[in-house]
Amino acid sequence: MDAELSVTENEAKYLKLIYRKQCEESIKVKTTAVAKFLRVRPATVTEVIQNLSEKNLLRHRRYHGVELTKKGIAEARKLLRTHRILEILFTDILDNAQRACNEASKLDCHASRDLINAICRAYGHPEICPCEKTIFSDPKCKKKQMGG
Amino acid sequence: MDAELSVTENEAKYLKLIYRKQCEESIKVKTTAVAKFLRVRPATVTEVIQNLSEKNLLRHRRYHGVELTKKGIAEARKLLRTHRILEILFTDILDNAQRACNEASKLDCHASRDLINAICRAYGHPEICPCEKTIFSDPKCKKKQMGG
DNA sequence: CTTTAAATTTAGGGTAACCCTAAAATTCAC
DNA sequence: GTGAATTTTAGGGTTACCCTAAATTTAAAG
Repeated sequence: MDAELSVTENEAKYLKLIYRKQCEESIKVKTTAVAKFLRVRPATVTEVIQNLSEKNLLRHRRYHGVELTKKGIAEARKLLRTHRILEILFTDILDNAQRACNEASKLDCHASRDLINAICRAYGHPEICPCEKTIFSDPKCKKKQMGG
Repeated sequence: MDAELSVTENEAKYLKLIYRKQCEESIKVKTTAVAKFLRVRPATVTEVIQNLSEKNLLRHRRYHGVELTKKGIAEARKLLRTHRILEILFTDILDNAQRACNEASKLDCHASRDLINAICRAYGHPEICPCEKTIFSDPKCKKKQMGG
């Protein structure tokens, strides 16, 4: 089921934001907060949230906020893994973590899994990004086993 | 005038294709050819072409094909510069020029000029990409001057 | 030069993803 | 419980895509 799952650039923004709040800061995600952060109207947030909900990426309890599903968490982690791997690459090139983060944001929902895994390998499977956040691992990105 | 000029991902595809035909292969660009290449209907091509024409990126002589304007050529070169610089970076990482090209295609209209110039610098201002195509220069991407 | 086939454009539709305001519904805090 | 704040619905609007069918124009063949 569930064919390919395509998330738009905008939806990716929502997922990353919600993940960071919900999973990394344990803050309950409210419509108005998202609206302020993304500089849109609350009604717009509700609408996008409903789309994400139809894609089973999150559950929406009317008037009470949202919670990512397993699938939503997986998708958000995929995006954040991509984001953070790109941050490493770009920090190397730009020599400026903040700019690297900005660039990564623009590209993180367009980079393929294979590319990200290749970069990951090239940098020795790093576990944290320049901002000290965890880089989630990808089972398809084989680490070289330690000898023994 | 002409504010910021934003080209969608799809429009970028058209520009790159038209540029390569017109400027690199000297082939007159016809609606049906573009339609076949991009796997859409001719009517769709006409429509997109009309949009690009309104943005002054090309001239459209009804029933006779299109020709990029100066502005269109500049935009296409910007996109192809980006594409080819990314190819260099990704060939380095993926060790496979074909895949590098595919990945570059996905990202080339999202990467910022600053990032591209930083990569360009990191690779010593290369003049050709892995497929031997010219990498257009960007005046803002200063080459180190040869001594003397 | 005319006819007909091929290429192209117009006309008319359709979808999806964005965005908004205003009004209704619900919750929260006093 | 009631009023203020939050959130959702209802109703609209745009833009970028895509399509088919019919009209137009060009080009090729006789």
